[in-house]
Amino acid sequence: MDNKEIYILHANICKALGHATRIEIIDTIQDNEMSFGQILEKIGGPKSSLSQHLSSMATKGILTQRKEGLNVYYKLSSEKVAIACRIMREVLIENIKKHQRFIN
Amino acid sequence: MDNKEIYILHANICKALGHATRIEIIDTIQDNEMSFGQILEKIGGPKSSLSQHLSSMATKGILTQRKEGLNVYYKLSSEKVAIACRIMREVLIENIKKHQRFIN
DNA sequence: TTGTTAGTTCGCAAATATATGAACTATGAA
DNA sequence: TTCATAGTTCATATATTTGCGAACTAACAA
Repeated sequence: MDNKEIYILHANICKALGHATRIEIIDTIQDNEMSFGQILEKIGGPKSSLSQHLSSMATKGILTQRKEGLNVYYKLSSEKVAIACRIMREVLIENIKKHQRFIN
Repeated sequence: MDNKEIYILHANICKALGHATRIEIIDTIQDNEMSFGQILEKIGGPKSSLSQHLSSMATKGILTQRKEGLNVYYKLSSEKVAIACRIMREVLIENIKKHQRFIN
């Protein structure tokens, strides 16, 4: 496995943080485990979209999925995900304070 | 500024980590300041692509840019960027160890 | 069975992001 | 001025992601 391949894998996992809905999911789940329905209730929007975001995050190893009866429960695969996410939020806050252009 | 807007801004800044070349840039620059040319030499590829990646990262507040003579120097706007990036790499490594599907 | 609930998958249009050569700009040197 | 170097911007083709309704599946209940 050469460097470029690692960068691709690394970027792929980071992409999981690159969408508002997925950030909101990470923020919502944090250290709980929540069912699809609970997450949907908190976040809103069409269920098909949410399901796709959740399953792409699970495929990338950001979330783990567990089915129990009719419900599917999701949680973060590692607290590190929440930590990295929080740190990036701090970068955002710093930028806003510095009045840097933070949009786009 | 409501929550959804924050999630959008947060996701926008996280998107900066979502591309192999941009991860490589963060990895390369770390705590140095480097000129465009030095970065290009390390990373390769067409200079127009690199320039676009660098300037999108600067626009998002991930990098800062400084021009001196003919050269443009880039550095991380905050060490937090490198930290978050490293943590996400650890998540990747954990997943690889767990034999999780980490591709895609 | 038949129905119901919870969630996933499909299909595909619309939106974004990426790649890259060519043209351009800014700075400094001869 | 004229030239060279360092980097950016433009144009545009291609690829990837997203959004979302409709159809589908799995589990359980009556």
